[in-house]
Amino acid sequence: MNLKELATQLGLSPTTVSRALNGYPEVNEATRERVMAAAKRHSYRPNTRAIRLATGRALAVGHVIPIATRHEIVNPIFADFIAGAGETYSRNGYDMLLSVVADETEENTYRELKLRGSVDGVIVHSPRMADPRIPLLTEIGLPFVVHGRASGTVMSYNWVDVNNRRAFQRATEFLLDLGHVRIALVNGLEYMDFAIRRRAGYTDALTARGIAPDPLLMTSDQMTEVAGYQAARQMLAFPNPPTAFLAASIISAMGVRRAVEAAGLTLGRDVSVIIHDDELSYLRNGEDLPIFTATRSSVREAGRLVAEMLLEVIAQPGIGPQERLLEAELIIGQSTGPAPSRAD
Amino acid sequence: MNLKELATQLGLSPTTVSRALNGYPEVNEATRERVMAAAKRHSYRPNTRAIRLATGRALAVGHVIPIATRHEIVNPIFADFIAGAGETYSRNGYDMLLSVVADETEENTYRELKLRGSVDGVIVHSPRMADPRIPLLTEIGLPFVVHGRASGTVMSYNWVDVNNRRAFQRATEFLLDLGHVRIALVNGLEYMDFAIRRRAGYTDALTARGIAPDPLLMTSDQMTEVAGYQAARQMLAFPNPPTAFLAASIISAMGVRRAVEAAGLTLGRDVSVIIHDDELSYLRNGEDLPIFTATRSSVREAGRLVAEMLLEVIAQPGIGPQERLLEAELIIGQSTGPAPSRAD
DNA sequence: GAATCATCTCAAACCGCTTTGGATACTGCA
DNA sequence: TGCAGTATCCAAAGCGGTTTGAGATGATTC
Repeated sequence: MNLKELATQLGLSPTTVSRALNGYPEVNEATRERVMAAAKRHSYRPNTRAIRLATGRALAVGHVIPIATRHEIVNPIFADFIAGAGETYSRNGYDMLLSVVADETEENTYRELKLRGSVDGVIVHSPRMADPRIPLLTEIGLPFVVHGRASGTVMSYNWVDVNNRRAFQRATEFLLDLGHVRIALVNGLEYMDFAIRRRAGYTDALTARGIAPDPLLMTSDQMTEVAGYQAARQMLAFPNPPTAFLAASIISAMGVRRAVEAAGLTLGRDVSVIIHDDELSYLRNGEDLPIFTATRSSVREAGRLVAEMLLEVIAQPGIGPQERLLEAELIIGQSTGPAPSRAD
Repeated sequence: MNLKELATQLGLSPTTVSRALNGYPEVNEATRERVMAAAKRHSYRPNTRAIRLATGRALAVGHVIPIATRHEIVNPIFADFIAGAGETYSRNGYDMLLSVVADETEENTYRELKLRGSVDGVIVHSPRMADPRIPLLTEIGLPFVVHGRASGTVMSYNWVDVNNRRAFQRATEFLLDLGHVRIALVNGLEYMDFAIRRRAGYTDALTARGIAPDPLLMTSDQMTEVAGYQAARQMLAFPNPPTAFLAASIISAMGVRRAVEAAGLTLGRDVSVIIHDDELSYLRNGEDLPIFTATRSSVREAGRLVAEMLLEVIAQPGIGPQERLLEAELIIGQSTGPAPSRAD
């Protein structure tokens, strides 16, 4: 059942039917109701492909998911982020297009999306320092919103980010207040912008208290359980091991915990751990009482916000760069306690 | 730059240019090369929207992701599955459309997808027992492949599944061989088909050895860390606690491990754990030496296979139901050992 | 040299909708 | 009564491709 058939059935022109269904004013109320009823009766739905061609809009937004060809890892926050964004799209009649591509072809993918007109805009995930995607997308004129920011980018662009620097600064201060001095950072890969900012917050807090950051206590790797384990195991084997860890994610932290327990130590007593908690739905940080003390910020909510911003930008191409900085909460859980008195 | 412009530039008709680009035989080789060169020079890409309308194909497949409105959880295997499927789509010029919808509107979503012609086919995730989506999709004539199976469905349909029953049967036998008698099952939600099959494998193995399955040792819940923890904690507090656990996923197992360690027990010595390992990229089961003994089957690979099957089914509407059963490997890790001698 | 046949190319219809630019009928007002 | 103004509807031209059916050209056959 298409527009033309419906129109014939009703003895109307396609024009009128189209206008009736789309709420244009130049159609008699009685006629509109008649059309609406008929459309409902035949469960008519306008063909998306035709609408897209006729209006020149894709009614879709793209998420390009680069997969590093070497270490094929999918970002664990991805599912929840997508869920948040997806809700927004559904609510607004937009489709979500996912492109999974080898990371070296990512830029090309954006070009293709633009040339073929498959999407009205895109979300940029996991920005790196001076991320080349930002100038690229600006140049080719494909609307975009970055989830995160890209240090070292001069031009302005749309972004939604968590105040990672502040979060890790507060977390470090919290540990310092508990008497910890040897505080380790199990960071994400430090070509990722958020990881850079987190480290800055961490070192800032330390130096503000007159503590020189110890390079041996800073690691940077994938945010996996195994990487977290390895980093913590190494550091705990030092003659002067850390008494506290700052972990980039709950996943790394599970590895840290494994290492702590493997070393015969007890979490929250011998070793304190603070994580950044993205509130992953399948890895909740405990029920009522948080397992880990954490800086918390929902990645799903971020997904919603990013998507909303993109739809705004698409709807009003004129508006200037949109920016939104989210603050993380610091919540106290069972994984932190006063620094153990040193037995030296 | 569109077809017509390109044709004008070349002094050819749109017909010829279209045919030249699409490899039709009725065009002179010299002409074809001229066209190809010009297309490349102007970096011409046919407009996807126009192709879709003209051909009547969506060149897209849909993944409908239902979000339970009560417990808003995103399936953790989702990211990796999608990554696998996405690779296949990219390679074949198909788009992947993700619809995130409240689970009570899921069926409606399929109807919409069909009516609006947004996709050529869909993937059905997380089938439940006698899943209503299967008859629905069959009825409305939208090609689909199920990732998993749906017990209690009589009609035939396309599916790719892991032999969950066999996997859990083998895992249980392995524990029995180690002398374990009190073996607990920390299962996924048992309206999910895979969970039903896993339980069947588990009880089969037990009864084959003359052990009556103990309902107190079987739990069924979301596959989250917290749920795994709670289940294990409860069971370990029994007067006659289990000496081994079968966990539905590595995530549940992290919770089990937390409970084991909180109880002052040691994994692999006091308590054995076998997991089903989906090989999630961000939660690898150890590096070379597996952390957990596991039945292993890559969900990412499953994503690839499911996607390939769907594209086949779309390309050849006539072919009968496709079925593919994957066997899981049983790999030995550090989390299992002989049953501790009972001190009763 | 005419008829036949490939080979190559094109004009035009079509996919299903939106949207522009009227056309028609009716209303109100002088 | 005449005329501008409004309300309602429609024909037709897109959107940018694909595809059908036919024409033009040159080579081949008799």
